[in-house]
Amino acid sequence: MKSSKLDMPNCEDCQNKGGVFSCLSKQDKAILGEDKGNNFYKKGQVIFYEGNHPHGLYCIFNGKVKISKLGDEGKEQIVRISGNADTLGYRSLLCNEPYKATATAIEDSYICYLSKKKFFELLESNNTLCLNTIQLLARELRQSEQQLVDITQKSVRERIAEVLMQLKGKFGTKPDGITLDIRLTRREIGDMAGVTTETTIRTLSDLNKEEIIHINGKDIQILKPDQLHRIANIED
Amino acid sequence: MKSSKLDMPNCEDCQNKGGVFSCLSKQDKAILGEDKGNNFYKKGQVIFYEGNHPHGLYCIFNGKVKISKLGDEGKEQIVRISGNADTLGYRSLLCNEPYKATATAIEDSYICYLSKKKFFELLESNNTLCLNTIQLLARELRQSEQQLVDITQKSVRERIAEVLMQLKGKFGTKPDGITLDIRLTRREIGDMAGVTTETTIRTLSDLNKEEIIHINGKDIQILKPDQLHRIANIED
DNA sequence: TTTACTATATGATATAAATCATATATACAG
DNA sequence: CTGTATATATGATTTATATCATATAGTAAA
Repeated sequence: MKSSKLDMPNCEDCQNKGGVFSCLSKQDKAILGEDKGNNFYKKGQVIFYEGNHPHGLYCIFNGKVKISKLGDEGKEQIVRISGNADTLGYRSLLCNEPYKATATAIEDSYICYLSKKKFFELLESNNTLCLNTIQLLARELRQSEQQLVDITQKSVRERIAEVLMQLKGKFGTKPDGITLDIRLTRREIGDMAGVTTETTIRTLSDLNKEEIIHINGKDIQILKPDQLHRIANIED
Repeated sequence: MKSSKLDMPNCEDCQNKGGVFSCLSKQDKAILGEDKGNNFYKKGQVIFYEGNHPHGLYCIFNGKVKISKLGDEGKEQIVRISGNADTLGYRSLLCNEPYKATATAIEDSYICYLSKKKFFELLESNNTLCLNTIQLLARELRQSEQQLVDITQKSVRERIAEVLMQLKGKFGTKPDGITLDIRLTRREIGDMAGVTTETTIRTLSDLNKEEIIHINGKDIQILKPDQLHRIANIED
């Protein structure tokens, strides 16, 4: 399975708001995109593997990608799910270290590939980008540390509820306003919460019976967000 | 209990290697330290609380500090232990958000306080410092994400072993080469590994009986680092 | 010193969640 | 379309670790 080239989207017109690069001027975006590539990744396809050396930066044009780490027993922990405008692999790139996690497309995705050279040139010359990157990292670090506390101190039910709320926050809902705009397997939801597949299925099934959510195959509707929020025990 | 002023150490002569500021020139260090303060914190004293607003940056001149978050049941999770040359609270400062964790001195410490203004001025003008900060954040994020995988997938025994190896790596040993150069309570070790105090005591006691470590009150000697490393199951 | 508090220690019991087992439904490659 | 693999579902059992209980040893304060 090889990723195939596509009509190149222009960084200058990139619709993606909120990414690190949103602060760049049209000119800088043009520089950044000079020798970039854009590839199509089919659902399930791996973008990079844990252990690989990074040679550039990925930026999701359209799609969704899970970032996961493999434990020694082969169990997967999903560290984060990235969507439109999110960048992948910049931590390893910045540290000049091999990737410490694997990136896999969880739906058909178009992902741009920016040259390491251009990115560093821009980072060195553009202080706003630099400060933006710092803020992005600081925010992600905060989130990761919070997740650590959650996972050690919350019950499975709380964690699953929290994952659902996070997914709603990040990817929103379909036009109906209640169906999550992301389809994950039960295993993937469990891998996010650090829970086995069976327990995840049971927990979701419970929430379904309690009519807090409604499950229709891989589509999950959040019927009572307030109650789910309360179960998740989210403070901030 | 109030922290008391002290003879001001000079940033220019600061012995601390390896911190973010190690890249700065003598001149820049002078600028950074212009209106800084230096305070003494007694063991147990809190430097800042979760929820407080940051107005500057802390830099440990000498001592050790634990960074912890309080779960809703009052259980503490130690996110990190910082030592000489480490900076505290820059994540919140950079994001312009309240502190998301509490910093407490775990031994008598001298800690410098740098003005937010100077730090940002320098960050905006000095690109090396900027890139250094990015690298620091990227490395910490990596570590935090690894810790997340560890804590969900490793057994208590593995986690405790890992904490001991981490402490050895970060703080080293006393001149004898085996006694950890940091004294923590069993509770604190447990709070690092996400384990109850009782289970931590039992686990350390087991390792002691197996003669992998030797416990003498709060002093822990690593007798068989290789074996401990193997138990910790550390990959990278 | 005596008192009080906190940390360490260890046993007994409870329990949340993992594991094992098996069945059915769904998705997908040929 | 059809067979095969994968995902969902649910029950039974096990187990690691938390919780509860109580005792002793340090440590700090009066």
